[in-house]
Amino acid sequence: MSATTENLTRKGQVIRSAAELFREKGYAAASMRDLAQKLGIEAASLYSHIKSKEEILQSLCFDMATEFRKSLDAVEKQQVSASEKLKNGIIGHIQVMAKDLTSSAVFMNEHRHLSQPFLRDFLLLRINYINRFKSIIEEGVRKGEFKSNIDKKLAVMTLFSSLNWMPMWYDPNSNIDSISLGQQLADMLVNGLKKSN
Amino acid sequence: MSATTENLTRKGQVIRSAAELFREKGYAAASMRDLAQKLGIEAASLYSHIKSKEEILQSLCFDMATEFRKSLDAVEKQQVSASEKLKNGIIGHIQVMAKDLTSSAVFMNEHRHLSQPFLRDFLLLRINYINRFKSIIEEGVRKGEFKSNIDKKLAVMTLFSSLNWMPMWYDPNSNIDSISLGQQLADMLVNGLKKSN
DNA sequence: CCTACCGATCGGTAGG
DNA sequence: CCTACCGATCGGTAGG
Repeated sequence: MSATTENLTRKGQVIRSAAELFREKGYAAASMRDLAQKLGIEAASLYSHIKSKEEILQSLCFDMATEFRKSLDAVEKQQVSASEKLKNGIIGHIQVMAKDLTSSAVFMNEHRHLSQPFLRDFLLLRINYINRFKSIIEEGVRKGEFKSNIDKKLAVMTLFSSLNWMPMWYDPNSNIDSISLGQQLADMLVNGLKKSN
Repeated sequence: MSATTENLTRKGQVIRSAAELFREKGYAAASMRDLAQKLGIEAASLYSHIKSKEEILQSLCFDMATEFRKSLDAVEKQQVSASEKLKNGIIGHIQVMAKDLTSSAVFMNEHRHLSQPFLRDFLLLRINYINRFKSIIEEGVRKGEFKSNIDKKLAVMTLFSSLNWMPMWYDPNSNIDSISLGQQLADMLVNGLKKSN
């Protein structure tokens, strides 16, 4: 029930509507006039709430990035095996996405329309996040939990591919909730890495 | 060595340059003037080779779809176990993408800009392709090759997520060629499905 | 939040 | 493949 438009500031409502529009049509194809119409106002009126079209994209992308980072922070503090850490990292990632599938889709598909220096900053955050997952995988290999002959880059990219497409097909009204989705996904991916004996 | 612009018709060169541009900037943000500049001609001159901007997108998307279909056709004819079939399907899919990473990226990220009825047709082709993979997974479950408690939709969507993001991170100049990439990916995904004993 | 408007750029056509 | 051009639409501003 998080995606209602009530109990948001007007600016928050503008950003939420924009997220839906960016997801639907893509950032470049979504016009400020489309957005205004969705909100029942004139296009020019949008600019009393936001500075520019791109400012909206910036807040969507960087807010999601912050959520992902916080989720991984918590997982890294856990005193558990590498495979447990990886599983929990996956579950956390899925949960963050499930909390806001619309923003997640924008985060994933539209970030490339950020201008510099925002694009550079965004990509740095992303590579840092991926590298933290890669470290968990490396830890698992060192400790003998994961196969030693896996290509770590391939493994981590496959992992993120699976995670990041979830907003494209997951139906929040389906009978599988986001936690067990995360668990099943983690199970499927981790068991593909784990030694089979 | 496939992505050279030589030994193509002029129309083919236009489409290839457009693919690169669409990949880089996204379909909506790529202008016909950008494309003309890339080719060293005036924007208006493009229209002696192509009917419209969207016609280019259509040929890119549907040509890739045909390649994927043909690859799967060949795999389905094989008299092998379901897990072998799945592996070979994955390897084939990766090979088709590796043959043209640029068009693959456009196929994946830009197809939504197709107008009707092309968009509908495209999505039907895609769902059909996915369902054929799902049938292979179901066959594997029936025959006891795969775990019986897997969520088949989740499994097939995770599979395609992993495959479809490959053009975003795979470096064709890296020391891993597309065939062994496909094999490793297949191994990683299938072993996540297979019974462990 | 509105009216009125701007300069830039868009996909595409006419006619060579 | 070019010059010349069109109507539509874009993000955004001025001034209330």
